[in-house]
Amino acid sequence: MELPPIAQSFVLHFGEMGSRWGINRTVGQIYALLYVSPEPLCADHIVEALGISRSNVSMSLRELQGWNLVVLKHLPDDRRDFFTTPDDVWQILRTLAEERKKREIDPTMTVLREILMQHPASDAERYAQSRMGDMYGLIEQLTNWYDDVKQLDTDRLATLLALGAKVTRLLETKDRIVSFGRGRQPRKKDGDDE
Amino acid sequence: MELPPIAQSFVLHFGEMGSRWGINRTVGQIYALLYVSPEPLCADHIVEALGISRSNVSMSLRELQGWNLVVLKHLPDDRRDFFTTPDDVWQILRTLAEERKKREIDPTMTVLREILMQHPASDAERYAQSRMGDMYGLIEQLTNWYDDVKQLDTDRLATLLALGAKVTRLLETKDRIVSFGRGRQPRKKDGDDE
DNA sequence: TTGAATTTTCAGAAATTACTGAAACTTCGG
DNA sequence: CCGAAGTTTCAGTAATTTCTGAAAATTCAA
Repeated sequence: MELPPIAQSFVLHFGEMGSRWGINRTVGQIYALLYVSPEPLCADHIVEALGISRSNVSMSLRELQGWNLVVLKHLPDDRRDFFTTPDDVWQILRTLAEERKKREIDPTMTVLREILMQHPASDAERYAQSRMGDMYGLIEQLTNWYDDVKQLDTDRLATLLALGAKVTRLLETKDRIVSFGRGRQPRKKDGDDE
Repeated sequence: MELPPIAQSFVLHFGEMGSRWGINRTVGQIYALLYVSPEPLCADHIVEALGISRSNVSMSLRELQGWNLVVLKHLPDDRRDFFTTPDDVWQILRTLAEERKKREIDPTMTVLREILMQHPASDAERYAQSRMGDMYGLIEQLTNWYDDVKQLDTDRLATLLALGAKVTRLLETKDRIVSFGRGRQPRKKDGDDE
């Protein structure tokens, strides 16, 4: 692997992390390499930079394309395919979230829905169903939030993040304002958080 | 595998999903089984239910304990270890988030910090560093939000989720209220979201 | 149409990861 | 201290995943 040392440590780290969740080492390395490269790279360039076979690069790029994590570019008078990642890290985050939801959440929700439709044949099954119902409800709340928030433009999303938990304080303020004139609500004591 | 059909499909699904992110099939299955079981189970019970070897169960339970996803119980006059999952799905979510952050985010941030301290020796390195800086900044914003929000009790967290994107509308309302008397801010037109 | 440049496919080899059975270890009552 | 009940470890094997080289397919200029 012939790479500037700074890029190299990044690429190697991403290879390792890659294998810590679903994606394999090579895919992680290629993604990292594209991410830190100022120009789009062609497959042979990746082969040289990472010291892996041409066919492996081809398959890994195809996988990255399947995740929409990589952009295909063409240069004039050059038949080769060149690849980059999007410039905007927020856009990358959105893609990642969307694809992971599609692969990891949606299928689970489908399975849970199917099971929850069935008639339990015993107490054990009734209990199992109620547990699955809990899980279903939780994931539903999370994905509803996600579906709502993902539509925000980046500035507003950043604002929302910056606000964090303060939102609830804001909410409680609003409650006080709204309830003004209807009698004061008992104010919760501090320290009743978990 | 001798299991009520409802539990069985759940367990098998979790096995498959498990291998879609880092954790292996057996670990996923054991977790799912514990999750839907009304009572704590001992290792031999798991062996029978899933048809896997005793040693595999032992290693997989150890892995789940490493993730804090499983609770060890003891019954009076019984030397065996019994295992369950916590009852509260929100608690499970918190644990999962915490552990994944520890394993997937923190090490990456450490690597990024180290690389960003170095002096770039070329334009390519300068560019690579700026990209890593972008990534660092993004993850920092996300984890700051997470650190803030994870301290909320479950009710408030649920409220915050339910509110979703409406938070920003609330914020803009607050801006108008706060700026009252300081001259009206130009109101953004609808449809300027991405 | 040919053939050079490039990409893709795929069967098998290599590497990694998961699983097992047997043995070692731990704990505890008698 | 012994032995019964239970758990963990680990070396070897099985299963799975990843990677490769060779061949096939595609694309395009001449």
